[in-house]
Amino acid sequence: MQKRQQVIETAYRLFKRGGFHATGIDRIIAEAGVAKMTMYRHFPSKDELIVAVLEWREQRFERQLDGLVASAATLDRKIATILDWHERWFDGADFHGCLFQHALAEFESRDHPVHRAAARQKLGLKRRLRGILAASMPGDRGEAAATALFMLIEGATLLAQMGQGREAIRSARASATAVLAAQAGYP
Amino acid sequence: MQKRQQVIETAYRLFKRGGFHATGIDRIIAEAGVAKMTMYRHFPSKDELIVAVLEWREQRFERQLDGLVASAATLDRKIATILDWHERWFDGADFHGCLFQHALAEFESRDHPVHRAAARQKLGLKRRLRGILAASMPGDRGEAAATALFMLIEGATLLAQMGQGREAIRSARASATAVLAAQAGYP
DNA sequence: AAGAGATGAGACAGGTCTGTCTCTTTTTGC
DNA sequence: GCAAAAAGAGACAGACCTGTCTCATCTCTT
Repeated sequence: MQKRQQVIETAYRLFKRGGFHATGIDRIIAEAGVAKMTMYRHFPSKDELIVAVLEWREQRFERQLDGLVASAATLDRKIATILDWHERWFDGADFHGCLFQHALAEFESRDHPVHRAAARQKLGLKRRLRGILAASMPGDRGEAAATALFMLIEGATLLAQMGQGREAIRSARASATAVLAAQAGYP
Repeated sequence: MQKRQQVIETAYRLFKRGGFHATGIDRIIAEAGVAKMTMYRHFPSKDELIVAVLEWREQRFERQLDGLVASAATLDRKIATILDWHERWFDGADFHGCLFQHALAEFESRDHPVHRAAARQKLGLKRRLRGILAASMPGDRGEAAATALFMLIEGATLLAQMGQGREAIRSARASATAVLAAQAGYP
């Protein structure tokens, strides 16, 4: 059970830096310090290893996100905290963009297991944002606002990958405020 | 000069559906109906072919975008027209997400020629959005608003790739309006 | 018509990829 | 302590990859 996790974490690190197709099994097992057969006993194929990596990161992400959301009192604070988290992520030493975005890019076919695993994380984030807004914004307005927040976050992640993370987060903060104010409607 | 374009357009179609690494040279030349040496005479390496494909699409995109912007009178109409264009794109028969996003994902290293070509298109779009806003929003406000529009568009493209293009565009329209109103500032 | 350049067709090299197999060694559970 | 399970090590197969080379054929310009 320990070797399995070693493989997952090493694969994660290499996939993040080099992409999925460009990172070979031999490289993964070499850096994980594990025999090839050990890897193949845990993961029947490379695709299933990729899915396992994504699922591991998804769980980690959702745990962190839920913690952030629970620790903030108001809606505005929850949003601000989520954006803080992303800002720290962008500023991290080896930030290379979002692995789930990359998985969606490399595995185009919508019924491919890897594509599905990545889409599940993205739609999970969107659903969580929707949940945060549920109390103050029921119905279509909440849905539209959650979608907007999601798009801002994903777009910011893309900009961060091109070295404009600071500016992206700054704009996302202001835009989130504007969108929430507009959708909350002070009519 | 005709063969060269055949190769570029075939490669574009295959890269879009299958990704860059997963699409082999042999497949491209077979479907383009071109000999391998012909391809290699035009493009010294696969990477340079990819860059050529991206540059071709970039030019096409910018021509279309500039046309849209020029044809719309007001700022609001320009933005709406750009979102219309994206909506039609998302609804297209073989929409598979944004090739430039995919290139950024597959070629992670920031000094890789392919990465640079893709980043150039993305930052070009952002710069154009900035230009559209320049008249009515000078300074930091215009910059922040352009960044917000960019993030909404990129996020919408990602959502569209997961089958939620309609909802994404609907939210992007409302959010763009809200952001512009807020940044225009009614101080 | 004739020569120059572009193209076709495919073999080939050298490397890398995923996944399998065998056999030995180590670790673990009882 | 012993049996069972897990892991190590590496050879191997078969496919695919990019890129090169050769030589025949076509196309176009003059």
